Amino acid sequence: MRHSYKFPRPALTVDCVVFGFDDAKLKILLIQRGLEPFKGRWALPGGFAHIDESLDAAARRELQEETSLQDVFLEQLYTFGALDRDPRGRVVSVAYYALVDLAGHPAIGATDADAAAWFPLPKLPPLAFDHGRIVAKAVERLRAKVRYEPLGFELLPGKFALSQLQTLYEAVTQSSIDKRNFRKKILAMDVLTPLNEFAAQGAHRPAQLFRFNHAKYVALKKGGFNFEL
Amino acid sequence: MRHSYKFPRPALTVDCVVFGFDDAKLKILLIQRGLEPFKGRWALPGGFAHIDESLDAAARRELQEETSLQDVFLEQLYTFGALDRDPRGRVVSVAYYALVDLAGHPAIGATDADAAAWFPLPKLPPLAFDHGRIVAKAVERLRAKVRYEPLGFELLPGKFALSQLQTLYEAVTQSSIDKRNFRKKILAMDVLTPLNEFAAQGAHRPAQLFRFNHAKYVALKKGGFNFEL
DNA sequence: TCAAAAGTGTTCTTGATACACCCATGC
DNA sequence: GCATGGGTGTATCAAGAACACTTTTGA
Repeated sequence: MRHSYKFPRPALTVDCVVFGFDDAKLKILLIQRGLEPFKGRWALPGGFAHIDESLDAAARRELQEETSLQDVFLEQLYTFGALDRDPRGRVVSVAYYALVDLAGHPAIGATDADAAAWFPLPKLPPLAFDHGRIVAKAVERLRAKVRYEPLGFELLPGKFALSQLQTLYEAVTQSSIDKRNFRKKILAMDVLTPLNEFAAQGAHRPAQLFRFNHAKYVALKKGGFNFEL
Repeated sequence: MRHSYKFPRPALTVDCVVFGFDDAKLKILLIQRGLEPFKGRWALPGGFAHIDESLDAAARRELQEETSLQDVFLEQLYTFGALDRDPRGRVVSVAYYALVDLAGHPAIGATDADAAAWFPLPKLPPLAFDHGRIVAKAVERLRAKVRYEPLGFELLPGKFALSQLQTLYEAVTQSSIDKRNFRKKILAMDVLTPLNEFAAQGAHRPAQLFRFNHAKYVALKKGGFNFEL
């Protein structure tokens, strides 16, 4: 440790890629910047980490402050430290990604003047800083991880139909899945609790609703089971 | 962005978990600290990030300075930002993990007074700071990633026998693999180039040597192929 | 000639894939 | 009664798992 603790330090920020799912589309929550640099541009919610809070706490605080989101799935993604990523000087950003039930948070207003809006993934506006890179990394992570961890449920309401789940997986992994095989596989895992409730939302047979049984998943996992789709 | 760029900042360090493989054992390279705090304790190579270098560059520089390692596989692991992880104050550490051919770097002396040594994974000494946590995370990542990315070859010499590769996989994933099935599968992937060289190292039949064909792997991957063991 | 690791195929089992029709509802 | 999405079973195919003996070398 040859370099002093007192040398000039990079600034530290946290940024959050918030994923939501709606209408067969994967979406991302962006806020419009009210200040320079990149004033008026869309950007990831985030900001400077305080010296007296952990990184996770900083991410949750910024999410709460800028998007009113609370108690969501949040996981560290990657830390971006290129020299020129912020025109104000040296700023290192610890990026997080969050998964939220978009139906439960339809139009989220920020507490300050900045606008917030959901954008479908393929149609993102130009982003501030290196946030485009961060989003790309988050999408890559989500695509990979959704296959072997039960993350998808975080993007759905607590009660959901199997077809919703399937549509979600098809959207995230950009594939199309056979309906019968999908249902067979997910039900065989035995982590979904069937409910005696049905969602009637159109001129067709109502779909049975299910709930993800988190406790059972944890128990199965302890016994060597691996979620995989 | 409501919090000033001028607020007190956490210090930023990088730490490296260096993996090596030798003698059927997975090992980690540690250095013994010459300074307080934790003077005399074993720790991960690392140190403060300079303001004028990227995080990756900082990790490579520290690795070079403290262990003389250069041109090794290096990838960002996770960023550790708990409030109390460093007794000197608020220090956030961006952790990396490196994979090196241990046979090519047997006894690595640090450039300064600190000692450096390889420790087999299950027998690590008590570590400074939260480095135990960092190692645990690195091991978890390596175990998972070695199954679907060709990382294992980074831990072996350029020319290796199939039995070495198998032993490596058995050590990393803590499983035992059937010899015939292993060879069938890895050879079927068609990413190993058989050499007309043989390693005679004992009173038994010499093993044919192979080389990992990185270019071919990249090409296959582009065509949708996925490495998996 | 013995010990020690290298090398080699086949069978069986399991999981993945492909595929088509009836059901319940609202309009 | 028709349009819409919900719900169901079987046959085929491919990949993974299990398994034992011969070969080459040095001591």
